[in-house]
Amino acid sequence: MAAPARKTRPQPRRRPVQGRAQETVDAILKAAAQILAKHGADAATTNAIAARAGVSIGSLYQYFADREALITELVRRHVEEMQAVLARALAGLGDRPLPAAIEQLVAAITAVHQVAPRLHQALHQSLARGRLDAIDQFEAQLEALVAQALVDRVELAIADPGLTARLLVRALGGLIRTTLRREPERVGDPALAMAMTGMILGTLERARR
Amino acid sequence: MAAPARKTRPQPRRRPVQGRAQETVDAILKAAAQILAKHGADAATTNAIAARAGVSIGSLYQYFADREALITELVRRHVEEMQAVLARALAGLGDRPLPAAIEQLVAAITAVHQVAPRLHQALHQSLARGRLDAIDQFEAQLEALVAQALVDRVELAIADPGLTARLLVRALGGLIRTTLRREPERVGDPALAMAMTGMILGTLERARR
Amino acid sequence: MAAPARKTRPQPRRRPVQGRAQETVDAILKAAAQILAKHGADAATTNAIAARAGVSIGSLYQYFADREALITELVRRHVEEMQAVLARALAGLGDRPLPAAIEQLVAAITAVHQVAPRLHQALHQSLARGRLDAIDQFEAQLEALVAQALVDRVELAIADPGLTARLLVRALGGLIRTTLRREPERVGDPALAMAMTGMILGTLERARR
Amino acid sequence: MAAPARKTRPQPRRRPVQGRAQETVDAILKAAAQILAKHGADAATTNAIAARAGVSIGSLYQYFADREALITELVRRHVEEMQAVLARALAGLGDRPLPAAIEQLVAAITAVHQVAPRLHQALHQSLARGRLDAIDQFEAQLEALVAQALVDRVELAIADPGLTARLLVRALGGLIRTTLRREPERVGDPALAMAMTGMILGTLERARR
DNA sequence: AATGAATGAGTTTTCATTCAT
DNA sequence: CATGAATGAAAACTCATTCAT
Repeated sequence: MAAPARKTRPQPRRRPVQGRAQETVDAILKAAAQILAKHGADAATTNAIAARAGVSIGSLYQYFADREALITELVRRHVEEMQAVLARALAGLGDRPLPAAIEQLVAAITAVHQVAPRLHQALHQSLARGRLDAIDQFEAQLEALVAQALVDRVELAIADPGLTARLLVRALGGLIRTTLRREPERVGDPALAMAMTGMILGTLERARR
Repeated sequence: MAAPARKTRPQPRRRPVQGRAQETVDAILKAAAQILAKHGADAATTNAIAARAGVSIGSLYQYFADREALITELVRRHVEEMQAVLARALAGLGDRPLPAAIEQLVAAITAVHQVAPRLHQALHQSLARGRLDAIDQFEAQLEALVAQALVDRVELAIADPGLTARLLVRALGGLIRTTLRREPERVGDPALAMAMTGMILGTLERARR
Repeated sequence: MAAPARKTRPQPRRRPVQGRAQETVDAILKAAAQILAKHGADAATTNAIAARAGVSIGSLYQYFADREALITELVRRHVEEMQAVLARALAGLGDRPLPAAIEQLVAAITAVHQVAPRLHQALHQSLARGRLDAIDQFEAQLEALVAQALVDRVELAIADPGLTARLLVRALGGLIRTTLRREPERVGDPALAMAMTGMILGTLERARR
Repeated sequence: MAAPARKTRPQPRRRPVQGRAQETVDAILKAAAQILAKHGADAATTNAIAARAGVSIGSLYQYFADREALITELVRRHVEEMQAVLARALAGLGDRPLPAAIEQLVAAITAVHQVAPRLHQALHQSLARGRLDAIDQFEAQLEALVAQALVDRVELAIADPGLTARLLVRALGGLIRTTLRREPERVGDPALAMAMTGMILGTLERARR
């Protein structure tokens, strides 16, 4: 109780404030993601987010300039996670025989869209046109990646790898998104995966130069 | 200008009572569509809609119980228009040789998604989950229609016409939507249409029983 | 079709328009009374009244300067009716022996409050302070009437007939209004009437000079 | 005043967090009561209440879910106050000789109705049928209380204490309310109080079994 | 830094009233 | 005169954001 040198912070315990701040930021973003996924964009008010995160509304604004910034960061992390999943799911793709590689590709695209489907949906809804940038950029990367893979597989003799890659990525992405919305239980269905594989193979055949 | 002239009704005021009202309703819906398409869902406040329609806010509520009802009617008309476009674009599909039929299908799906792409996008965004019903039902109809066409073409010998139809419709739809969002100028591109045709042909080949 | 002297109203056909106008006014007031009684003051919008009366809102404003005027007229008629009921119910009061006269008074006050209890209630609620004038004036008349009756019955030897009349009229009125609100089914109860008679008799005894 | 002073909390800020909020709530309710009493129910809009309370409309909604909740709380406090006044005014009633007890009862009922007569009136007006519950319940309690007092005074030999109590409470209540509305200055008049006492005594005599 | 009370512009919606036909 | 479409002021309520403590 002598209270000598109160709180002098002798040694800055490894990111003492840093650590707490990080926790707070994480809690806020997690709360935002949960509300968005569970109750939709309209329910994700800043006050609701702060409440669910267990912090005061003031603290929320300590870490995010405004609501917009919060959502942007949420998107950023979501994309980051999708990228991580993608990287893992595509590892070793180039080394596999074609049929196996395509199966892997289908699995990868499916996996990417399942990272947080409800949240993904809500973000699409909540994001005004022009703010989908981050997600769109991710898809563009994916398209480039697939295009490169097509180029690398010389034996495929794809006439226009860029076009074909766009075609495939967008078609499969839209297919999965629509299915997630209308028949979410079907997304894992092996029959669907097989059909997708067939679609890719058929498309590649028709895309030869 | 003496008394006798009275009662002659020089020009029979067209739709004297209903007319004005109908014009007002149309103006409101048109304004709503424009704002949604141009500025997004958040900008489509009832006040903004009334202002752009050139009517008072009171008039808006004379014809629509609430904002929700207005959007619902907008969706209804949009779907109606898509259906009309689709019917026209698919006329005579069954009588054509396969390649021509597929070209027509691609053109039809493209046309449907181009009815009012910005509005379509905005409606998707504006509609809370579960209220996309009308649009989803339309897509379901389209899937059923394509499935039937696959059955009718006995020579195609499609193993699972339902699955294949879903696959094709959702994939093409997603492809077009994504392209509309990211590269709207490409949607009419013949190269894209050809690639889509190839995708369909390849997919059908791989879907034989 | 000659249109000579348009609308000179040659002989003012016995209130030709008058008659129809009167019907319209009656319909409007009846509609207002019904809505007020059945759905309360908030539901009695001018548009709702016009609709229920089967006339256009424009016509309503043809006959009433504003909503206020309509309600005022409604109150006037209501009071008029209460006065008619009262006059009938009090006929011959002075000629009866005291006990019978008091029973008649009780019956009269009860009858007056039952003219249109729901409407009465709604009017009380709907009328801002200061606009209860008409009803208050009616009660004042009733008090004066009872005071005179007390004076006429010399044998009662009431010390302050004015005070006693006020006391009785207000007490009985309040009693009936409260009972109407809380136990409407009891208002006709003979036991209650007897108790009220007892109250009056006891009060008169105690009010002797 | 150097740094060490920190944490000494010179004056323990009274109710540091709750305090401000409580003051705001009180100010809002006080403003509502004033407007209701002075200008009537229609004038008591949420905006007007907030303005008079000197707080923003947002603050009002921070503490009350909606206008309804605010009015409900106002009624609750008003009834609470009436109950407190009543309890004080009736203390020791049972121990007094009859005449004194009746004088006390008259005084008590008068006092209760004078707690905030204008507000009381306005609340009656503002509350839609069926929402007077709280006030009606209070009156019912009062009736029960008086009925019990009549039972306790065996010498009175009241035939139907319940009926007589209802009769008295409602009659006196109505009398006072009407007088408050039409001749507010008379409510304290000793002559009126004496007349009321006479009315009670007379009524009790006539109510013997 | 954290807190949460306070803010107020902006949104939806209602309803008395007007006025062109 | 009747009609009903149109008006717009005003009410209830929300929510992103600020700021004193």
